[in-house]
Amino acid sequence: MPELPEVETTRRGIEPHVSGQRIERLLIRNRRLRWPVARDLSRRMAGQMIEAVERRAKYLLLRTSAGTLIVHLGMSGSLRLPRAGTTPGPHDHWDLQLASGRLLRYTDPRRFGSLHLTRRPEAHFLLKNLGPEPLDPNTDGRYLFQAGRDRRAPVKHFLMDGRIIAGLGNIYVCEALFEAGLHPFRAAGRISKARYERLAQAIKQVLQDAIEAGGTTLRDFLHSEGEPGYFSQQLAVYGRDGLPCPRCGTAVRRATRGQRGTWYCPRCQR
DNA sequence: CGCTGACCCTGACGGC
DNA sequence: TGCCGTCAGGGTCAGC
Repeated sequence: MPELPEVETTRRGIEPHVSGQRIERLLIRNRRLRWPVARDLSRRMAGQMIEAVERRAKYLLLRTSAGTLIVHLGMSGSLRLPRAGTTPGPHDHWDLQLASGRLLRYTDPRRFGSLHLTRRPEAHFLLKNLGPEPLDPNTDGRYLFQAGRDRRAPVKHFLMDGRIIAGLGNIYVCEALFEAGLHPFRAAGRISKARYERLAQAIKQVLQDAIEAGGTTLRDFLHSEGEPGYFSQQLAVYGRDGLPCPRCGTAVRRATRGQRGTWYCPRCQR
């Protein structure tokens, strides 16, 4: 169930076992992901060296000598390092078999995820329109304030627009807005620079805390059963309608906009 | 250009 | 126990 912290947790979990390793074989069992996996991918990846495992927004980038593999986990995807020989389940759509004997296995029941190979990731259609990384020091209150100028869209939708800021999903946007005391439906263009400073800080804090919480379960990646530590994250408002706001005790409210839930404290968030 | 809703798919859960 | 409707963390795209 991946948002940016879960993807980063995954990256850190697999990186030591994958980076610097040679690909023996890419075994694709089901090509029908969000976009069909290219037919010649297995042939092109055989024997390639994985040089680095990076992340851009919610995408994992496996840099290889034949190009960059772009992996997206969609809504229900995960990457694990099961023991060699572990029987694949019905949603285990591809395996990267490494020369070391390790196995990197991709699981995605809903198949909203994807797998692409590209020579120029920065020009790839999935990546080329992405805004700055939220944890980049340059992604600060000043930047958000400038980007929000004259926008009448609610700040929540503004933050979920990957062209403005990359990789923020529903959970962490709700949480960051709570931390910043900002009402999710306030127009993006009607927020002061000072409040954007607070928001930018809140975004970084919420993401960093979640990444750290995920870090405590990194070892689980080796044995495939454990989920990344997303659930151990303490959520203040997300999914908590009717429960007391941790700051003032007022009942957390849930609103629905565009088929998606938005949770906030009607008293603390203005 | 900006916004809305439909859509890709499966699984979990609550109500009856 | 089982069936059915609803909802889910993402992201693109058509249409207005």
